[in-house]
Amino acid sequence: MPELPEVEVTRLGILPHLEGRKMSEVKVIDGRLRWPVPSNLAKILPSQKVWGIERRGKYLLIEMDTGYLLVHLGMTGTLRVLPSSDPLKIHDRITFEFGKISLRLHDPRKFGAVLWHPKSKGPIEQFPLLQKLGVEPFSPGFAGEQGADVLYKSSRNRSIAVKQFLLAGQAVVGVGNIYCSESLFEAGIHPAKAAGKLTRPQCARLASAIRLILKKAIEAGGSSLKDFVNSEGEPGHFMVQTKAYDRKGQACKVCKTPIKQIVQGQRSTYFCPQCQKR
DNA sequence: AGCTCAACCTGGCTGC
DNA sequence: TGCAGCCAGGTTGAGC
Repeated sequence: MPELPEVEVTRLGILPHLEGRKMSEVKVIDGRLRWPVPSNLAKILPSQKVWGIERRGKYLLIEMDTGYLLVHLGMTGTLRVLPSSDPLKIHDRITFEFGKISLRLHDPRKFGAVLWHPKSKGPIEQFPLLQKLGVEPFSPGFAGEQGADVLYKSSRNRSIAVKQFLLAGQAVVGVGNIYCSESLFEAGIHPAKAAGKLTRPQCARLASAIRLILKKAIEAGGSSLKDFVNSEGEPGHFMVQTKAYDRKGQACKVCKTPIKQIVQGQRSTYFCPQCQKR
């Protein structure tokens, strides 16, 4: 799925098409996503205007008149703006109509989510799923030494492997499986190292690596891995640049040692046993 | 509180 | 060609 860069590329791609536009209709084709799509959406959304689109972690927050539409792309979701005359495709799960254009969620595996938070229930930050999220990697709170602080302080006394610590998103959000391997490679840190054993300089290198890797991925237009397409339907180009992810057995681009693959928490991790130390 | 793991669902690829 | 088995970008919630 879309990790943070793909979600951000999607946000940037759809925002100019939707900002200020009034929704005319909602069609739920298959609402059995990670959680059921709220059944009242089709009733309450029409005639409401899009005021803006923000991102928190991997959630897109679409501000409407009376609330926020939360969209998560799960593993295989894509959001695209299309002419409303375009026929629906297999695995299109929900389509939001804005007159002549549509915003469509396409999600084969149905791990995505579309939820609703009415403004009457308070600010969007209070939505339960957003509560436990760590800091944004591009916020001032993760810039420079602050980022090192966040990683260092939140990892003290944690026995969990740093790979899984990052993936959990409770310290910093948006680092998914691909960019987690890439960030640890960039920082020269072994993925199995206990998070609590990270030194302060390692935390500084890791924070800086995360910012760099995510920034480069956004600039490259998001990953093209498997079925990601951006809002215009064009594949991104980040995948060709990975230094560790999906390179099992191939020569490390720095030292030529074969890249190793291990499984941590049911997910594949790729690393260079020579460049990445505990 | 922290850790591990099953579960959600579908499609694509590998190997027999 | 057919089919079983495995793997895939995320995240929650149950059980220790």
